[in-house]
Amino acid sequence: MVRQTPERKGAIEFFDQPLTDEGGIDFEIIEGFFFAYRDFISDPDAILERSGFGRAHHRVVHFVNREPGLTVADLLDTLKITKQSLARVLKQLIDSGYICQLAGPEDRRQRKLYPTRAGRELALALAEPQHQRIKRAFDGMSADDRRAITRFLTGMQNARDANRDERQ
Amino acid sequence: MVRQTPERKGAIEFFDQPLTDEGGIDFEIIEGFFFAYRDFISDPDAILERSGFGRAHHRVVHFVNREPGLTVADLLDTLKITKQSLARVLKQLIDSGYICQLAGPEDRRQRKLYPTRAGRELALALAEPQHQRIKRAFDGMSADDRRAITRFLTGMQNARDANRDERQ
DNA sequence: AAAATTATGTCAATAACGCTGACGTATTTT
DNA sequence: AAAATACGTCAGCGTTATTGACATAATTTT
Repeated sequence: MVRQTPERKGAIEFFDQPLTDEGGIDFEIIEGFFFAYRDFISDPDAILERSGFGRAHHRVVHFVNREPGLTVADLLDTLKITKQSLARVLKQLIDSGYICQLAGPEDRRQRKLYPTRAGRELALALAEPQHQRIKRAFDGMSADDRRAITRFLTGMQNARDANRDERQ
Repeated sequence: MVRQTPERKGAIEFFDQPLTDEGGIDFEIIEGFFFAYRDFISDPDAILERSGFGRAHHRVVHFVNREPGLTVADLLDTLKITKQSLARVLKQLIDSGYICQLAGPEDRRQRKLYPTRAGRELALALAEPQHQRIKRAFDGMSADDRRAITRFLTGMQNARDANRDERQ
């Protein structure tokens, strides 16, 4: 570990040397991840803005399309937000005709969520620029490289709940 | 492209089939990126909460440590936020003694930003769990795989401004 | 030297998105 | 019949971002 003596100017002690690899920390990856995610999310943001929606709507539309028939509880579990946070966003999507609710056939307390045609089209439109970006990033990469990236993205996540697909 | 006939129930038209790879879109990567980033950011979030700070403070502390002496304008450019958004966060960090400002030696209108000792320590503490997470994700990967990931993260970003390091 | 531009700071209003707590209602389980 | 569950909703709050407008100091241009 390199010891960096801080500068002094009057009474203030400060550091003028860049933090690079203190303790073997890979700041390049940390920053790369930040910038990559920010830019990744900016494309759909621009589309959403035109509909008066935000990121929260994006996530809901996405997961309802990915798993039609999921319940409100499922969605809360996936997004890790509170019921009240979801409520407003979900209501807007239902009122705007992107998502519809149906009472669960077995348990009628449940509200099963499905995309309408508009909802499916929106999900596709939002995914399209992200797909292009991924394609560009993958360009010229081997199958091994691509597998490594999938593995990396999985490895960066918290251990997913084992009983995620155990519900009914 | 597989055509999926939507279901009908009364007057409502909806889709009950999962959106999988419509148009070759890789939803696995899209979701993987979402979950990975969310979990990646959650570790420092927990630390920040104890100091009464948020993600905005994290970003500022990080970049000031990475490039001591950057100006307010540089920071705005890096973070892509507005001056007003930065102002409050920066003020809190200065008032709390994590960052100090010095007038630019050549251009005295500039406020050059430096981390104090506390600021450097905070940046390291915040990076530590992220470092551990990256290490875990990299575990058992070849040097080639790791390079692919760096390349991927770079490829996912918008083209950076060519004259980013041209300013004195 | 005067005027224009630049770097920064600040005030005020607004919005998106998350939170907590509390309560109501329909439905299912015990 | 009572308890638990799934969901909806009301009310209030905090953080982070936004825009617009204006002020100040320092530098550059004319």
